Amino acid sequence: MDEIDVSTAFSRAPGRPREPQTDERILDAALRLMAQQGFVRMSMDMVATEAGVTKPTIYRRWPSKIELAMAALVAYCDVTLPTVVGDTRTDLITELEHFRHAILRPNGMSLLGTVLAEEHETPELLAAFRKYLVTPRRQRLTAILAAAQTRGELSANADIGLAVNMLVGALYAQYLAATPFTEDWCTRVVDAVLVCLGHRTNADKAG
Amino acid sequence: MDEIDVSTAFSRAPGRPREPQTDERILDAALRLMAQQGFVRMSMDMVATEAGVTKPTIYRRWPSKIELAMAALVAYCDVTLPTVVGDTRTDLITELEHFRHAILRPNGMSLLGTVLAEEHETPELLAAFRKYLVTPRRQRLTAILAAAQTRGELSANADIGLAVNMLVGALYAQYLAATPFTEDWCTRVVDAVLVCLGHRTNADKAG
Amino acid sequence: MDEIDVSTAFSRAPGRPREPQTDERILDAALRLMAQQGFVRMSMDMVATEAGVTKPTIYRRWPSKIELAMAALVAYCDVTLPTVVGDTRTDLITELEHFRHAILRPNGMSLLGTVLAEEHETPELLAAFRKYLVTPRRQRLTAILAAAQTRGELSANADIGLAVNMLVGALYAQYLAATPFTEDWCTRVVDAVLVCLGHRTNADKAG
Amino acid sequence: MDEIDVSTAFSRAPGRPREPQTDERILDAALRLMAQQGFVRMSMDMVATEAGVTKPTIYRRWPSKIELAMAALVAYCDVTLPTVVGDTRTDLITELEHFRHAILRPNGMSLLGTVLAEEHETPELLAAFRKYLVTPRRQRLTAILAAAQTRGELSANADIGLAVNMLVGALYAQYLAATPFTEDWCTRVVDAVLVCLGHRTNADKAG
DNA sequence: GATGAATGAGTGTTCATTCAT
DNA sequence: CATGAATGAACACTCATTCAT
Repeated sequence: MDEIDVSTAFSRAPGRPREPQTDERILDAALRLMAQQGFVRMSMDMVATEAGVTKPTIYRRWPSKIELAMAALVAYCDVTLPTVVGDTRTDLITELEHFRHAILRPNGMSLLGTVLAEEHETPELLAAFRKYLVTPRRQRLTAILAAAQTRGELSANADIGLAVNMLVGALYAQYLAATPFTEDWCTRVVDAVLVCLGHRTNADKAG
Repeated sequence: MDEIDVSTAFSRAPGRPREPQTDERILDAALRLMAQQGFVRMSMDMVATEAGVTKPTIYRRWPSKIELAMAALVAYCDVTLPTVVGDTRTDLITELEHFRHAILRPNGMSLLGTVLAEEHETPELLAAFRKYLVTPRRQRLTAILAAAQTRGELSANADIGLAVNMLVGALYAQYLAATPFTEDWCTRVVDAVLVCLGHRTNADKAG
Repeated sequence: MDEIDVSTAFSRAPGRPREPQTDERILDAALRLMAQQGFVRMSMDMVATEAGVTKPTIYRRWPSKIELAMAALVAYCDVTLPTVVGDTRTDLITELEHFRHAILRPNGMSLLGTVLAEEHETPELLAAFRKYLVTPRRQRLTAILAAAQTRGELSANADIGLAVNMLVGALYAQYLAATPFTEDWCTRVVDAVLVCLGHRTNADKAG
Repeated sequence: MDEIDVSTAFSRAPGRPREPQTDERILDAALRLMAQQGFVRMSMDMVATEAGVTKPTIYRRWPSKIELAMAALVAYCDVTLPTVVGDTRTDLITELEHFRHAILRPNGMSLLGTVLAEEHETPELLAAFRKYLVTPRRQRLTAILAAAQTRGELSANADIGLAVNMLVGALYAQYLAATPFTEDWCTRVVDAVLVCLGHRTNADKAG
């Protein structure tokens, strides 16, 4: 580059620029600690130590522990999504498999637990969790099923909202029961739910 | 026994008797605080204050905070159970309704959250929750469905474990979605799951 | 015994008699704990547990922790004494050997430390220690040396008080230096001190 | 170095500087409390109050009560030493006088008592006391006597270790006996010990 | 903008002692 | 007389947050 980049030379913030990657390191540490030990046990000291910064460095970015936890949670929710191929059963299985991995990744359920446990003391956490994780996932599942219904694959009066509950909820219940997940677990859940919905492919109808 | 039980009629426990109802007041306070604020935030000071006793009075009964929390949790799990009448659909609805009330009672989900959040730091809590609440409920649901299968109401290859997951899990999912429960919610879940299981009553078969 | 022992039948204290040996068990436990952990760390709960009694049982005998500690200390000081044979050197060695065993018995120096450490908070302990242990021992040593001086074995102007200090103190110093005691340690101390005192036996003088 | 040391001349330690004199005030308070009341009774709250700081200010400097006590003890041991002039008797008297003042300074013996009392529960204290106070003093006394022996002032087979024990120990014994120290106390101890060692000055030999 | 220092309120737990039976 | 229950104050240590440089 021979020329000075005018756009950055004149528009950058005054004073010492923030260390890049520091935000990310802090959020990573906060999320890891919150998932492992819960929101209350996650101490700013430990976050600072694990992130390799000092506490005021954190407080300069987020004004309180709650804000930090929120930011970490939102970053956690921002995951790459599975792609939809158009086949109802396949897409449901893919989506559920993706969800299963999210839940079973280390401390995934502990994080959900923390969020639920803080419902009264720190309701923002559950609100963010719902907004950025629960609702989007449900919307994707709902969209897959609604498209199938539009295509005539499902009975017209099928209760899609209930189907989403059963798909997602079966995972929570299985985890709470502490019984291990088999390889074909997601497939079986999807197939069972599709039965409820009166599913038949266009091939079925043609046959 | 023709004679009066001397040990109870004439003797008396040695030492100063315990203040009556103290145990219950402590456990109530502990459970309330744990459900509202989580295990970590539940402080022995607050439990003592809310129960109207001093801390050593608590420590005389339970040797540590964890033991107290465990006792409160077990007491919470020890609820009166619905009676089974023998009709599959009715019994499932009754059971699920009972579960819904347990979950929706104040802070029921927060308590579950606390238990999940403490999975790494205080695993005893989740273990007790599973032993005294989750597993018994699943066993009752399983028993209802297994009886129905024996009577030929369900298809022989119906996956009862999966059905239980869907019944119970739908509730968790609905709660997490933050959508309100309608009056007929349980009925619709049960009916949907019974479809999956190929349910038909003997009346159906006779007809 | 065919006859009732009148002397005890009529003179014994009213009410339930105290369990014999209980006092001793309590004092033993108290002394052991005080020597091992110090006066402050010796808790009435631990004393009660180790003695197999309850705390009010202790408080009925001694009105406070300090009184109990005093009683235990006095009982500790009441040991069987070495017999004096009349030979100055032999008696000094025997006495010093006896002292050495007392100091080196488990926690002997720790007990002395506790007593010194409590000089400001619980001065009774040091006072009792001096009265029942230090002073008697010094008096025995002084008596041995005074007798020798009377017999003309020591120079007339020998400083007996200083000699006692050197005899006893050498042991403290050796302990503090953390150097091990040899077999002939006491002998060498006594011989050295006797040199200071200009000691010569009558046999010496006769020769 | 011809140049000014830039690091000290122009740079400054990063972060908020420590309140000056805080370390000293904390150590003073800790030592005073430990000497007066013993290690167990010395509470961090009291140290903080007496030093005019808050508890975390203490914990920022020393990670635990034990570490603080150790630091206070080491600071206590770090005293200015008497200078050696080369005359055996004079140097011994000076050294012993110095020791006597250390022991008799307020609570000096109580501090020694605490250190001994904690031998089992907190052995670091006695170890530090030995390392920084007992051993150095003994080494100085030993050096004085060894030099005298080299010069031929003492008999060749004089037991210097024992002599050190008697010099130092006489002080402990005198204190325990609770008899007051006279003005010429140290002189008399030294003279007595020198007799044991067969001391004669070169002047003696020349005469 | 980043640092290390400081704070006040809290944590779970134990203490010597007293009470009621 | 001995028991088990109760108390209020203290214990070492940690917290989220703010300050001074």
